[in-house]
Amino acid sequence: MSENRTLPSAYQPSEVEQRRYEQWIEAGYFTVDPASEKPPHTIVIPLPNVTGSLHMGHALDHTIQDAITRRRRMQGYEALWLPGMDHAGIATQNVVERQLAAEGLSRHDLGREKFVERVWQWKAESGGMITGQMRRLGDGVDWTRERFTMDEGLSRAVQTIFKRLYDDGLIYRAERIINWCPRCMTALSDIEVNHTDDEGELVSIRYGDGDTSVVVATTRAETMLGDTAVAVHPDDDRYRHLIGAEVEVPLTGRRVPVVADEHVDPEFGTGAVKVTPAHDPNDFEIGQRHNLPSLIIMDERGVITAHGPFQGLDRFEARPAIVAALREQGRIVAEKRPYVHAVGHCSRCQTTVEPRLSLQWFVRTGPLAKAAGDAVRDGRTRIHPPELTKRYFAWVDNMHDWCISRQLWWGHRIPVWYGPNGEMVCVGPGEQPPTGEGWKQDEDVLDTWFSSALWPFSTLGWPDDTPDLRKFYPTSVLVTGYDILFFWVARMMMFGLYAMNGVQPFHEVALHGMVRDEHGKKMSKSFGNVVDPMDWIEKYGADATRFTMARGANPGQDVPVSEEWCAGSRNFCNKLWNATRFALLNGAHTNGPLPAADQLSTIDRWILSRLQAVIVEVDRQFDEYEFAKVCDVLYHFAWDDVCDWYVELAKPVLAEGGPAADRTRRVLGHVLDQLLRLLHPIIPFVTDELWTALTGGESVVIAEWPKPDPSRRQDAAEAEVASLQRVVTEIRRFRADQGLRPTQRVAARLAGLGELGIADHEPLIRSLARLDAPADGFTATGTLAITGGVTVELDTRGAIDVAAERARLTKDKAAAEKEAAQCRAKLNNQGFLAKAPAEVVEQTRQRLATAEAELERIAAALAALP
RNA sequence: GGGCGGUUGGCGCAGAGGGAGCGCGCUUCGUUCACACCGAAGAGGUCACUGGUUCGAUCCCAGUACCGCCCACCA
Repeated sequence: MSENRTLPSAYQPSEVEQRRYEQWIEAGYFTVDPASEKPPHTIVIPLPNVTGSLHMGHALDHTIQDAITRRRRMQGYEALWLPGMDHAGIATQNVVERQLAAEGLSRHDLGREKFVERVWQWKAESGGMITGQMRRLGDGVDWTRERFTMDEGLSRAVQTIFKRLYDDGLIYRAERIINWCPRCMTALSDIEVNHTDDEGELVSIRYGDGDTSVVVATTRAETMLGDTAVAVHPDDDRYRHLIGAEVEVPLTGRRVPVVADEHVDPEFGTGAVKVTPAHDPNDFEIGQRHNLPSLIIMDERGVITAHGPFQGLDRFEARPAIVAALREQGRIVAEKRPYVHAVGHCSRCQTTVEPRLSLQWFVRTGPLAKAAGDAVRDGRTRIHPPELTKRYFAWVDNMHDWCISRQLWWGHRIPVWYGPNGEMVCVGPGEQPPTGEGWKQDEDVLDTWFSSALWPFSTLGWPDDTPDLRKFYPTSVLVTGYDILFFWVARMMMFGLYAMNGVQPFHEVALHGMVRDEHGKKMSKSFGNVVDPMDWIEKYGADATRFTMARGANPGQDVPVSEEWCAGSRNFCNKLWNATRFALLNGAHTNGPLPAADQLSTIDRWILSRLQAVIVEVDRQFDEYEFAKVCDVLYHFAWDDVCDWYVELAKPVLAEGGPAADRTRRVLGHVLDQLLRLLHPIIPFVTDELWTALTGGESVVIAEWPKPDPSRRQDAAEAEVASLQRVVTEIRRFRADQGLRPTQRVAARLAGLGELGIADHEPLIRSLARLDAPADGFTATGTLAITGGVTVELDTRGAIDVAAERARLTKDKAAAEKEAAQCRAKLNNQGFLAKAPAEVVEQTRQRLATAEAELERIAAALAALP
């Protein structure tokens, strides 16, 4: 039953949102039941950092996931959207270390245990910001299943998979060149390093003397302290005689061999390269191939440790100092010159990364990455939009081994114990670590992405065989930005396939773009164009914010947003509000069955037919993750078809009352009911408020998703209303050109409506175009001929602008002539007639006919002008 | 150095081998009994450039220019 409440004349989001959200949670709409008979639909949230707060990117990401999940729920799925947060190793440790620094302490003052305690304490106090923000956005997540990557269950999952990978030989410990951040003092994986084109200086240095001298070029002179060879290309005639000889490295005086290696590019620099195996990844490999020693000359802070005058200098101080010393010795043979090259920076703190030889843990990615690639190759997981699959393959097919150990305290500690005699034991969950003198656990923790990679199944209870895991794995779709395809998606694929014995973690991956400002610029603090979604929610409402996001979300494309557009979305919500308000004031309802088509007016059949088309289209676009199109279709249906036309056409019927009005009230109720359901996934708050008011139902959250009903398709009614719209628009246009005010009533005589089959609608046309019946003294002073044989004679005495009307007709004439000429040219073209499809030819004929009719009409209208 | 994407009205973006669309902005008119967070009407584009395929290209192909993104161990 309809509550028939009176609504205020403008939508006030703040009043509605909090109340609705609490209601939803209290009712448990978002809590799933693994025992349900319904088919599952699962999305796991791209876990935000516990240190973070929601930004525009989250608003987009969450809007999409919530929309998908809400629609599935309405469609009858057991729809789970699982929330949680990431412990964010380095980021969180940095935050707490900064706090400590403010107290004049370092983490070492506390010690490991106390420090980790302190981080947990920080998490308890400030880690919950995102949770509150998600509620504001309206995220329909199952809070009862919220997870944290450091909680007990997930830690067990981490330990389990580590042990399994270790036992399978897919995790190993080795001394390798890794990316080292001298500020964070930890190893980084390849993807935690950002490369930028930095300006360096290339200096040429002479090694050796006389016959056995060779000039090498380098941008990193300081590493020469660790040189253990010079390399040249084996086929380079300039240096062939030197291969096997020894040259003396300046400053250190070390005598090092000249080795031949394919890696050296004879075209670059001098064609000879100094080799520093401990501080350069290429050199390391050369060193491996030629059995060269690796000399570590820097400590973990980037300070020179090699004996001599440079000891104790920072790497960036050492460089000019060493160049100066070399110059003094006459070793610099060419002046240094500027040289732009890619330099790695820590993605956390932007410090220049130092390649460093050290003992770390690695995941052997080969077989895992192969499986991750195959799952996409054979279609078990589909990536949307498909263009991005190439990037995915490029990544998984060329993956290096993944360095997973981090020299931090906050994170999952590596479950490996070392014995007094060099023993190494990997301890699985539930197993007792070895005890006794000299046994020690590895000091390092795992890369934060290691636990993130387990997210789609660790959150569902893995490694246990839980009801949740059985019901909700594999997940249905993973929604995230394309920027995180490598960081996260590829790794979840690797670990998911591995842990779940070849079952892929998600059926589909839907990638969206980055949120940008209204000029397509990246949002960044330095540009000052960052917008906080909470500000928009405050000002325009969560629905408006969500609609703005969804409306810009084309698959894989960046999403430009601006406050103006958000205001537009707010206007749209208000439009819906007022349309429903109008409906309620006029007794629209959803009680009883919808009248059969043959009992309904053309207008009613038309809007139901349009609704039908909209349902089909919305479903299609939803399934393709085309959220911008979903919004577009619904926006125009709601605003143009329902508000601007249907409501206006219905007004006279409602005013008249009687059975016709009763039927229209039912139809209007139905159309709004369905429209609100279709919009609910995107704008949940306002639709729930309106839908419950309109239908008296419990909540649109649990309402059924509209189903297509082809029997409501009425082409004839659509054509009829299209004609009616055309006639009304033409008359309004004529009136405007005549200088008549929109509301001014004018007497008019209409003729020829029958030819368009809309004679019945004359009263409606008169009402929409504000035309009175001709009365005594009627004088036709303006005549409008409309294509299709309709003529309208108006009594516009006192308000005619002949010049404007002539100008308009002249312009129309030019357009019609151009159109006609185009069509004629085509129809005179033999090739066109022979090869074009029949329907295109026919279409062209009709266009020509229409254009000719239009020309006739214009000629007549021009002649009729005074 | 590789790979990918873009170039459509003032701005931001859709689009399909055969009639150039949307939002915002802009112009004119409007205090009608849902809404001025509104209504009506309108102006505005040789769809980057060059060549090719085709009866027909803004849409397909090749090349050019400019912009953007991703990947990358050439000192």
